[in-house]
Amino acid sequence: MLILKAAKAHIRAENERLILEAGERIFAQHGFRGATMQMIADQAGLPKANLHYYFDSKEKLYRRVVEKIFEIWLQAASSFENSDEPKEALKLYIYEKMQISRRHPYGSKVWANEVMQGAPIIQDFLETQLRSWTDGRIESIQAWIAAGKIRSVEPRWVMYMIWATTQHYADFGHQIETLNADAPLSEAQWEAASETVFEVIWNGLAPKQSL
Amino acid sequence: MLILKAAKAHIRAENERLILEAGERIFAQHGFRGATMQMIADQAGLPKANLHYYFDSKEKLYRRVVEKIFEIWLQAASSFENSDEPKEALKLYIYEKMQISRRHPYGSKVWANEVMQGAPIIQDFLETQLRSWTDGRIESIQAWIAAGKIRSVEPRWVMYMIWATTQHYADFGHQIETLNADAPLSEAQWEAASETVFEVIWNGLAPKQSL
DNA sequence: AACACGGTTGACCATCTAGTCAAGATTGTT
DNA sequence: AACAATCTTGACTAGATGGTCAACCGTGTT
Repeated sequence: MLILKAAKAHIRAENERLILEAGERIFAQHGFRGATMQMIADQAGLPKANLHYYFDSKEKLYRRVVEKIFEIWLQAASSFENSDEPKEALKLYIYEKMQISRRHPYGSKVWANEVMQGAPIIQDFLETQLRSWTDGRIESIQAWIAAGKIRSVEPRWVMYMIWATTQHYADFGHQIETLNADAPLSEAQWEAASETVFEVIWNGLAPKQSL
Repeated sequence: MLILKAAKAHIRAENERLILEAGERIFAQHGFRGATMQMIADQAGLPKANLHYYFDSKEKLYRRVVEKIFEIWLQAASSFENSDEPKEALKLYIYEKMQISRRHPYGSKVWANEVMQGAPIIQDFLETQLRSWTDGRIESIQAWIAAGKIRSVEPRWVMYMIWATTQHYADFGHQIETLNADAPLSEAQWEAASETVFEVIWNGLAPKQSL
């Protein structure tokens, strides 16, 4: 009966969630090759053979992890569109991305790893979704420039600055903690860092007279 | 005879250079675990057993690669000290770091990889050399603030912005190329990107009246 | 020419790991 | 209770990989 499949769907959903979560963490800490199915199984609290029951192969599990991360990445995009005023839009987007770095540090690292290695698994995503999303954002920035709301700059370099500065707090979190006397950033420090990133970029982009 | 050792020293020097260079490239493209000694041997054009003749183990080779990269990283530091004027000092440092991203993309990726995984191999470097170097730079920035030459900002967040934005061009080079119609950045684009990074950060930091 | 010493290398081994499988346990339905 | 579909899991296999080793090569010195 197909009813059975539906009846047990929650078991599948729960276990897939456990495995994806464990995979995100382990892939982030060890890279694709460095991570072993056994490590992920232990992290998830399941026997290794169970992982292969839910995901055909290590590579397919990895791909699912990366896809999930990419979705979160794109969701932050909406912040960009929630306002016509660049100051407000940039502030929302930067704070949103800082929040992602704080809440999903493992995901950000997996993404960074994948891209650094030439995106062997998700190159198609870069060429389709990321490219079209980026083109949209570039148009927004160009519109701001045309309207004299920000200085005349190449939008691409600005996008990269925002990605770089915000994701740095996830990807290089260990270095930042080491330089913070081995302590995680406090609530106040996260707030201050977000504020500084936004302030510097905004002041860097704002037209001279508007200061 | 010890004379022999000296006579053949150039062979050792040359082969170690070949292996370190190959290692940098392969470790960057595949991560520590993903890289195999066979890949590095092929890249260097030497038999695998030869690698073990010059470097005891994969881990020791890796450590040497990372140490070499850290030195280049620190060398860029001197740019920071070549001027008392923040505008000049920052410009030199940012351009220097962009140059490193362009000329040593593999090195930057190995470093990023190592830090993302919690610096298992070079944690001692972070806690000694990087920490003391950073403290020095923070003092410089604080002096500029005290002299009213830049706005009042937490120096750490500024350092991280510079590291993040410049290293992004190496670590995420593949993504940048994909978004550049799959073409490497041209000479002019590198110049424009460096200029934009500097301009935005400088305008972001400059005191209001100095604009 | 004989040598000594560093350098070179193919073959080998112990270990690790992704993936398989078949037997058994659970669970919802009738 | 009997069933069928799904889920669970220990034991196993094939292949990859870091590292070893013993025989061999090249070159400068005597």
